Amino acid sequence: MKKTIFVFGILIIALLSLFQLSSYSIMAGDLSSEVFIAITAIIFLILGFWLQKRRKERTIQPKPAPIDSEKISELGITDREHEILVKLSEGLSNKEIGETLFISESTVKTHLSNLYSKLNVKRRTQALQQAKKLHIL
Amino acid sequence: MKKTIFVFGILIIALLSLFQLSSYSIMAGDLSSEVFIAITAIIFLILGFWLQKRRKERTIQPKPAPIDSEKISELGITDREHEILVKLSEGLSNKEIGETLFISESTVKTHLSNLYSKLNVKRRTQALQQAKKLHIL
DNA sequence: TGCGGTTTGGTACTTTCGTATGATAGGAAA
DNA sequence: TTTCCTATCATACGAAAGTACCAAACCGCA
Repeated sequence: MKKTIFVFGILIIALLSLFQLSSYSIMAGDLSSEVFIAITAIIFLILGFWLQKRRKERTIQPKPAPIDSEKISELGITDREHEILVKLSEGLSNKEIGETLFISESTVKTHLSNLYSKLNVKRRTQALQQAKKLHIL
Repeated sequence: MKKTIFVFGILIIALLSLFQLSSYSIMAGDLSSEVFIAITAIIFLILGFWLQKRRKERTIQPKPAPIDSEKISELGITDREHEILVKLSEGLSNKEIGETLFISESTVKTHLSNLYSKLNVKRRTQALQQAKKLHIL
């Protein structure tokens, strides 16, 4: 809301400035009114372009659905657990996850078991589905 | 490309019309130049707004990424296999898939094995990742 | 310094998954 | 009609995954 007021303020000021400038210049005979109209056209064309771009960017934001850090901590999921969840989504086996993170397969299993109970699921595929649903992945 | 030319043509014509109008009116003393500048500003602000909106809508189109039926047949994946793939993405076990589709677990395994070789993967989690990558899901 | 959470690891056991192989049946195409 | 594809199911075996329970080391905080 504040931004809207600010933008409109700028617009009004810009318009008034142009009026002043045009009055002076035309009276002084420096420039023709056509030039001012052209300048005004260009400036406001760009301004409209820019404003719409801003607006679009803001409304489009919630599309990619980024990871929801709040949800993660809300569910009590630790960093390590989430790290393993990411590897899970890459289709790695427990053994492979262990190898890439330099820990034993046992540890991976432990983390996964804890993760499953926190996500309230029973299988890794369910965990993936749930994680995507909760925007944790 | 044709549209660009068309739009610029319209713009130039609009500007020239404004010039003509302004010349007549100012000479006739009907309207002040300020009014014309204001009108120009509004028109081109809206125009810029509209143009950017059009542009955004076009560039944003390829976002949703739906299922690629071509890819499916290209890989030789049958309807039944894809059906099972969908159930897989819902986190169901082989047994559960069999129950929802009214077939035995053995059959599910057979379909999945075939699916894995077609997707060139070894595990169900990899199949999910690959399927999403290929826009099959 | 002790408590609680995190990370790590192990053993033992059950369940699920994946592969191999073979078999039957229906439908479409040659 | 024979062949090919799809879908169905079974058995058997090995490989992953998952569960339960336990334990040690570390770290921050009260």
